[in-house]
Amino acid sequence: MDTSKQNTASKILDALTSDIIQGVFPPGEKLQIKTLKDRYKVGTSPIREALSQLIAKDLVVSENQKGFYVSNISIDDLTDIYQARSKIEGLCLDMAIKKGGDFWESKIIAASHLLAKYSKSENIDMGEWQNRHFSFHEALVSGCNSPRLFQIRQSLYEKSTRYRNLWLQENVTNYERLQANQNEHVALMVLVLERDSIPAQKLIEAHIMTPVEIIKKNLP
Amino acid sequence: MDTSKQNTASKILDALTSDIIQGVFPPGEKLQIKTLKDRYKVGTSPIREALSQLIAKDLVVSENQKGFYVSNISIDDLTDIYQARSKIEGLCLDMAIKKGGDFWESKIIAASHLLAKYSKSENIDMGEWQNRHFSFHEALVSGCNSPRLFQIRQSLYEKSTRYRNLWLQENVTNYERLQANQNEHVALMVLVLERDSIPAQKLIEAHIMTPVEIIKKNLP
DNA sequence: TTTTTCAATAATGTCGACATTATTAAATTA
DNA sequence: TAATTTAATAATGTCGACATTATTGAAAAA
Repeated sequence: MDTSKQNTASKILDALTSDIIQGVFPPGEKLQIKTLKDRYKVGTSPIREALSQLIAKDLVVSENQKGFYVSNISIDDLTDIYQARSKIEGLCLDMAIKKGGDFWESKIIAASHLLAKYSKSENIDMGEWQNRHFSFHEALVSGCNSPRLFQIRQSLYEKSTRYRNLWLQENVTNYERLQANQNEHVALMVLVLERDSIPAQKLIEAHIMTPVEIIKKNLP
Repeated sequence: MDTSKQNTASKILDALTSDIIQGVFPPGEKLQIKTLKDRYKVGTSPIREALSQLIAKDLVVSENQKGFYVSNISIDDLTDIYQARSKIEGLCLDMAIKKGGDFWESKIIAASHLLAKYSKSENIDMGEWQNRHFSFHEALVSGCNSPRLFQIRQSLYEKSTRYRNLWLQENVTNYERLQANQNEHVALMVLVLERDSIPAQKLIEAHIMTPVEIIKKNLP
């Protein structure tokens, strides 16, 4: 993306979103206008516009005359987000299995190969692994062909990232877990390619819920 | 809600949302900052903040240095929104059936009574009928107990309202259609109270998709 | 006449100043 | 000392001015 064509408010929105998701501004932290102006070297308007959009995205809350705060996190919210994500992902997958064509199948196989190869390699860079992991799951549901559901999926994923990152900073996934995870991915692909809708849906839902218990234990 | 505690931007957001949904600003229309300032008698900042939030809600689109426009509508978008809505509603209903308790059941029965009584009355005010209709459907899914899914449901409903209103302005629902509709509501309630999850889900999905074909014919 | 260039106009986007409201700290009272 | 009031300080929220960019329309060239 060419950021030079964006206006200031859009750039601030991207920067702030990233900073919140990455934990630069932790949950509950006050987002003081003056601080943000200094940090990003811009005026009041773009800051407030970006914050407005973050409110609509639930990453920021505000009360009149009392300023802006990073949305709080909680075990309830974590559970709710992941539950919603797993159901939506199941929905998308079901639709994809019913609508997907040859091209969709080939995308899954390609993405699966990239993920499997990297998961077996020696020095695994977490960033790169997450890219391939993300691409594989995206390929699975890419046949669903519903912009709105995809957008909902995307938005829930963004929200869950904040929880994931909070413990990823302290926990490096261990080898056994990675292999178990990888086995699920293969099983998932087989079910999907066989168009075995209901078991595939069940599996993806369980797959997405797996990290919840681990994250719960590591929440502040 | 006490609007006096809202700041200007929030008030403008509510007003603009309503004006867009009600068709005061039709799809595709340019939203000129100066025009909006004059209309709502406020300065630049609150207008832009409200527009920012509407962008996040997909009711407004913008391009850098080219201003703001009301989001366009299309048959594809209509179909997509209603399809997503029906799936989400099915999801919520399924969860409600699994989790809902006595209080939930009683809410459904109460709401159903209010809707049935009014549907049989002589002079039906569409606004009041829609209130009761809305409440009935809300009661059905109110047991699902997932804030995020509920919010998604709400947001999709808001988006579909624009399509609904576009043809409601010209089409008054006729008596036969209303009775057929009402039969579905009763059937739905029975299935739900018997906790017959799968048929209930199927029925609610079909029920929500019903208006799509009618709206399609009446789209500009 | 059609196309291109260029100036005039109008709109957007950003900023800093100012008014309003909340918060903090000091001073007064019980 | 503790509680309450009051003054000070600091932050938010709004506005209009200004710089930047797009659009329009007239003039010149093909």
